[in-house]
Amino acid sequence: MSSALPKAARRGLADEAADLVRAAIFSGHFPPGAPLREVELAERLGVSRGSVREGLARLEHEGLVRGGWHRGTTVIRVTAEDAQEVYALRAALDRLAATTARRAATAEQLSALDRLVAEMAAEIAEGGDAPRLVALDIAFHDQIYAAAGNGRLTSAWEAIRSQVHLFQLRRVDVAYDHYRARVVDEHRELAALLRSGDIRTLARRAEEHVESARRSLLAGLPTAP
Amino acid sequence: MSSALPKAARRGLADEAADLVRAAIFSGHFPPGAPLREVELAERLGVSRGSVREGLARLEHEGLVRGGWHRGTTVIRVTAEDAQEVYALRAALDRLAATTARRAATAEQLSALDRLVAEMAAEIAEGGDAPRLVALDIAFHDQIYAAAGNGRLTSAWEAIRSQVHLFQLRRVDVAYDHYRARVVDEHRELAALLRSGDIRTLARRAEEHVESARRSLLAGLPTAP
DNA sequence: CGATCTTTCAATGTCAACATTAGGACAAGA
DNA sequence: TCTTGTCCTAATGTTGACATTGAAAGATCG
Repeated sequence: MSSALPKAARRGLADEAADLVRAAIFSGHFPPGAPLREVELAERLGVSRGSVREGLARLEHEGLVRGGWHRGTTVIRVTAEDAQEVYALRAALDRLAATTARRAATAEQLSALDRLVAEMAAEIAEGGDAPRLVALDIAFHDQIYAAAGNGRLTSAWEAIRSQVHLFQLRRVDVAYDHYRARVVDEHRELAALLRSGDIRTLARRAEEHVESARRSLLAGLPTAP
Repeated sequence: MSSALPKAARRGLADEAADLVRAAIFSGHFPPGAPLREVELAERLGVSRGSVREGLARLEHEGLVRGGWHRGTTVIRVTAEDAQEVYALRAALDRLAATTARRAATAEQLSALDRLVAEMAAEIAEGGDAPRLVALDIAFHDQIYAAAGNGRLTSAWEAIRSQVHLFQLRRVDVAYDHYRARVVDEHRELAALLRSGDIRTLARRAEEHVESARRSLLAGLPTAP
């Protein structure tokens, strides 16, 4: 009912290529600053340059890569200024998403949030694989945006989602203990506020949640080139 | 004249095509729901289908058109729900842009805002061409986002900018008197608050400015198909 | 030896042809 | 008449070749 079951959306090669390259960036195969040559990717992925080009354009709109006229495409670098920009925007978007979802969320969607928190706790109990925890973190916020039900808001989130994902991966690299100690509690509180919390408190906590992530990343970033 | 002069960035045919099609949509040549066929546009603009395709992808990321797999591209329709989504997001973005610009704006950028307000007043005195007033309105907010200096925030604004432009054109169609009577005053107040206003007041007024636009459009929308 | 102009080339921008598909026209059956 | 299955066509998805360009290597001059 929320999102109908027939997710049989048939996609083109461009989306496929974008997914593959995005995964390669997250896995570290393409480090920050690495050039993404169209011909090379086309050969490696077994598709034409046109499709690769379209896929790269999509990644560019996600902010994961940057490109200029006749100057190629490269993976973005994670500078302190970039983090400031992304997290400032994310705070505003998360605030709106949370307050909107507070009114619009269905019982099923609220349960999905609880389920994700439980998965985080289970993951930590089993040792705590950092990339998987980050994936669950992102999925949690995806669910909030879905519950808000504002397509444009979701698009705005998707435009910085991959960057946030990349930044969070970097964050667990520089401050895993801090992250591991707070993930479950912070998200559990957000889930509770979304179910039956005061709107103003929810708005404030949603912003503070992002602020916490920003500080955690920035604390370990400027020292590392 | 709208933005800084260093606009010498050499662009490709895709951008050119996107600009042309966007202007055609604003002018009413392509009404809401109209299909945008690649071959037809390629012939009329004198470029290849590839460039048109890339340009249409850009317009899709601006939210001006919608497209599906093998289902072509069509101009969006202006429904009440669409307006709700766009204006809710715009309120959040404008709020962040205003509060950020309050600290970061230079004297030159603040003067540019005053200049735009003066142009609005002059335009009204000379009769008041609706499309030109809307263009100045949009340019005013462009300037605020530029003053904020957050690239990601500006990108998020650009993702709904064309939709807002389209909605505002529709708004002056259904409630021109209401618009004409308030544009100058509302923007003059925003400019003053950006120069020397309280942050909280500024945040509230920035949101209310959008809320005012939303109500004005919605009041005349549901009746028209 | 350093600076500036020229050349070169690898990579991107553009294009037109081929392959695939969604949606409608049409006809057979209940 | 309504449903269902088939076919057809117009439009999009995909591809490899050709044109253009930015930047670095090389040459020339002061």
